Amino acid sequence: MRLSKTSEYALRILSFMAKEPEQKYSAKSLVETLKISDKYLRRLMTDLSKAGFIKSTRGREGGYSFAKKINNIVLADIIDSVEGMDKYMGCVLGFDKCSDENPCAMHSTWIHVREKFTETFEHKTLADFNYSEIHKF
Amino acid sequence: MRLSKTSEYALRILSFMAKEPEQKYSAKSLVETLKISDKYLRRLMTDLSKAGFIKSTRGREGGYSFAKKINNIVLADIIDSVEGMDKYMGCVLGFDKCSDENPCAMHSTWIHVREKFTETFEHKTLADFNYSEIHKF
DNA sequence: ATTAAATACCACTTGTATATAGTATATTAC
DNA sequence: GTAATATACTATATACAAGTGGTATTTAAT
Repeated sequence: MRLSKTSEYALRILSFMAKEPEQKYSAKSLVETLKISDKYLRRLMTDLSKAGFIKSTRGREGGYSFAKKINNIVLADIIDSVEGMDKYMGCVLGFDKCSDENPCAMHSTWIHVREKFTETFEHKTLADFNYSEIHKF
Repeated sequence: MRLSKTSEYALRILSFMAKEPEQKYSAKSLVETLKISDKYLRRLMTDLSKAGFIKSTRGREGGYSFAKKINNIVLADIIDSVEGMDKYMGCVLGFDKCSDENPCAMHSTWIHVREKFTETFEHKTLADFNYSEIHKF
């Protein structure tokens, strides 16, 4: 029940931006606010841009803003864009060929847990959250 | 939705042993069957012994066997013994101080997913699985 | 007692995700 | 043109999980 730092960061960035979805954010300001290292954040921003969630404006007064409506940005797609959801879809015992047809001992138990996760992440969009709270580090 | 290799291995070992819970298993045989590296498995066996799930018999004809009934061995306790369940209990956005009282934007969504996991792992024991299937690597 | 089979322990190496540094270049406001 | 902001690329450093090596110790068959 843990995402990688990479996915954590991607969600942290976009959920922060979603609080004021029309605004433009410089990489610098995001780095300072979200406590993510500069270069790493910039790399993620490139991934998120390529995936079409945000667009970048170069030059003075440049920055990042959403390229599409936040109610069309699904969490699973965010994770896919930075590292891939399949990373989180494996067998709980680590078996290569574990499936409904060829299950490991814990398969039927595990898929319920995993499905709760995938279902949530495939249905929730950035518009489904409560951004009134202040994030504290 | 992924456990570390360490937890994966611990569950893989004990679920394999649970298929024939009265038997004694040598480290060697477990290594060969379960495709876990020798030294790593032995280290995990030590952890699992210290936690009281299994007992070891040294010397010729030695090996490992369960130290308690498998219906008293809870999955969450297994993970605790090798690395700690708290590793899987963090905030989805990686915030240090995220709680019901001081939640991040995704908190209320995430705890449902996380609770499905913890509930399952805190209630299921090694006796709750179907060991008829053959594990394939 | 000897020997073989096993576990236990300490230190070290490897691998991978994460993080940083540096350089070059493009774009835009002023 | 200058400054501020962005992308792109390459190389390297760090941290931690995973895996290995070597030796000590325990036990039981013989």
